Amino acid sequence: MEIHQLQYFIAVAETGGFGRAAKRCNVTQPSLSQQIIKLEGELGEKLFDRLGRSIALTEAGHVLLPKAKRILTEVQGIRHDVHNDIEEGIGHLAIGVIPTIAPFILPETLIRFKSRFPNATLSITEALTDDLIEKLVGAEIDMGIVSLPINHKLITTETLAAEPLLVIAPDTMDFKGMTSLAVSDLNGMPFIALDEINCLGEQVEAFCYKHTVSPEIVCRTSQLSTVKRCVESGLGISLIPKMCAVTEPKGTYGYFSIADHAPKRTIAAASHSGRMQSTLSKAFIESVRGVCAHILDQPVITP
Amino acid sequence: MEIHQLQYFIAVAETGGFGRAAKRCNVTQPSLSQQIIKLEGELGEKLFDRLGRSIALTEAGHVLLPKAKRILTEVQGIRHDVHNDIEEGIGHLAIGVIPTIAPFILPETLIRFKSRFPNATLSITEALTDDLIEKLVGAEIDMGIVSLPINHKLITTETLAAEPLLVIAPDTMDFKGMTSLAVSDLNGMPFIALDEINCLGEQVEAFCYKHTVSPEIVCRTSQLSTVKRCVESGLGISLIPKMCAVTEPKGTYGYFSIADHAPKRTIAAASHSGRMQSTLSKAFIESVRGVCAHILDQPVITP
DNA sequence: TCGGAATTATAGTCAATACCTATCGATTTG
DNA sequence: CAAATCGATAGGTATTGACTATAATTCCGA
Repeated sequence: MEIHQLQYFIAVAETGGFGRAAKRCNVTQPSLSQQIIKLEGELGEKLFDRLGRSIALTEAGHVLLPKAKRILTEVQGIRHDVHNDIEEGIGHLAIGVIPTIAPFILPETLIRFKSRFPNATLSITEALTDDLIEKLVGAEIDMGIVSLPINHKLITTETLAAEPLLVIAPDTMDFKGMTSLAVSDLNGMPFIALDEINCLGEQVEAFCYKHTVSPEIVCRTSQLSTVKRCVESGLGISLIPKMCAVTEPKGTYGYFSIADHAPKRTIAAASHSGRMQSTLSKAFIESVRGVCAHILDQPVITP
Repeated sequence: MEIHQLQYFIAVAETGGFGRAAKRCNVTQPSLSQQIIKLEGELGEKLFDRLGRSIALTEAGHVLLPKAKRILTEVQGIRHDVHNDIEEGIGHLAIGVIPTIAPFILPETLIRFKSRFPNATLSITEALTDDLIEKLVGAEIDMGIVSLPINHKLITTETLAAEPLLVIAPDTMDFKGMTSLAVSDLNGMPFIALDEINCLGEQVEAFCYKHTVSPEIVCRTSQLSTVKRCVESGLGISLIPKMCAVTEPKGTYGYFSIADHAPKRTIAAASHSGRMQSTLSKAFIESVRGVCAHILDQPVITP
């Protein structure tokens, strides 16, 4: 059974004749006749009683007609839907975000995205960079929000924001009253480090190594929020992304930028090079970009 | 767009590969590839991202998949539905009945038929024989319940019942106390005739002519119920079908059979020779047959 | 009752196309 | 790096949908 056969069948039923139906379908009458006969053969039932002048639907024809019409309507709709549904933002998007970004941008991003595409469904995975890359390659997720650099030949990235890393220090520390620091000020300071499985942990480590400062690592945790708590308790200082600094009220600690060699991380959207970016995907990226810009524009708490 | 293309598309989406899909569809991989490419071309969108090892649905593919599945499910269902719906009595039946039969058999017939085929829809036309034949030929109705003879080369008939015609006479007439009459007894009697546009009127006329009796026609009406009222009022006698005699309580009149040349009419189902009898049609005929048998089995009111 | 118009079915041919085999190129895996 | 896997491509074959011409049937008016 093929769609054009159903088309012919409907035409015959509606025009009441093979000849007229053939004209409507832009084929010759014998061609149409053959296809109807073929369809009848496949269904094992005659669809029309060929009376002399006109034709009449048989019982089987009566059963088939509404079903055939329904199918044809749906087929007709597909061509438009494939384009319109995309434009109308109907669809699904699976994204992944690394843990040192997710909590700070997701709430606002989701609000913006959902209000723009109320008919889209989202699934969000929070995972470490390597996991996200694997999922991207395996097409389990459509896009990842990560921190550069990403080195994988199948992954392409698009930069979304450059984010400064700030020193967070408890009020009890010597920095009180200063507004900015030099890299060298970190030397020998008690330092709360993020676990190196997080790319941020790695990046901080690299930054210190590069500028030959060696803070004294007094604690190593796996979450940024834990880092912050530790600093708050006076255990030591740390280096955290700005988005982590603007989301909480003033406490017993302050933030300092490093004047001479401002550290930063680059937030980017990562996707599979071989896959097309969907409309939703692109829109999500723009949402994230906007949210980042907004967050990074906020002032931070200073001592 | 053709159905086998949608089939291939679904197979690829579900198996996650062209080769596996081809195996499932019993075609070679290049054939399947070509059809997918063709479908993509027709829709103007790529449906899959061909990654090295596996494939991933594009946005358009995601939109298409559920729609394609739905269509295929419906197509699959058609083959069964065309047969099952018929067996399950889903469908429509348009019948026609002549006025001298309709009121007596329809109520009971409809009850029986509807209880047997609750999902069928019925449309009923009450019209004179000639009109019914015209509608049958034009396929406006599927079957007619008529009285024989029917002479039309395109119409075939199936006898359902032989029904006696009874003399109905008011109690004030001379027949009181008799149980059966002879044809000659009708001679010169005041007679209520049914209009000749009804086949029954014609048949009664023919009966009288054949047996050379000439009752005196005092009134000519177009409905059997009017005939009965007239008789009841004492205007004269008449000849009515038995089914008309068993449906009312005893009044001031009685029924008599004619012993020597019992008149009768033959009730039959008429249909277009070129059209197949539907299951519903056949079932309706049997319902009518049963109802006729039941009605004609009833005793009539005797004086 | 007899043509002429209209309608569907059949026969024969042709062209489009769906399919197949063989092979290539790319990618992953051992 | 070799073997395996997978999709795309090329070229040939066969199916089949479509066309022309014609037959067979029915319907309608003279």
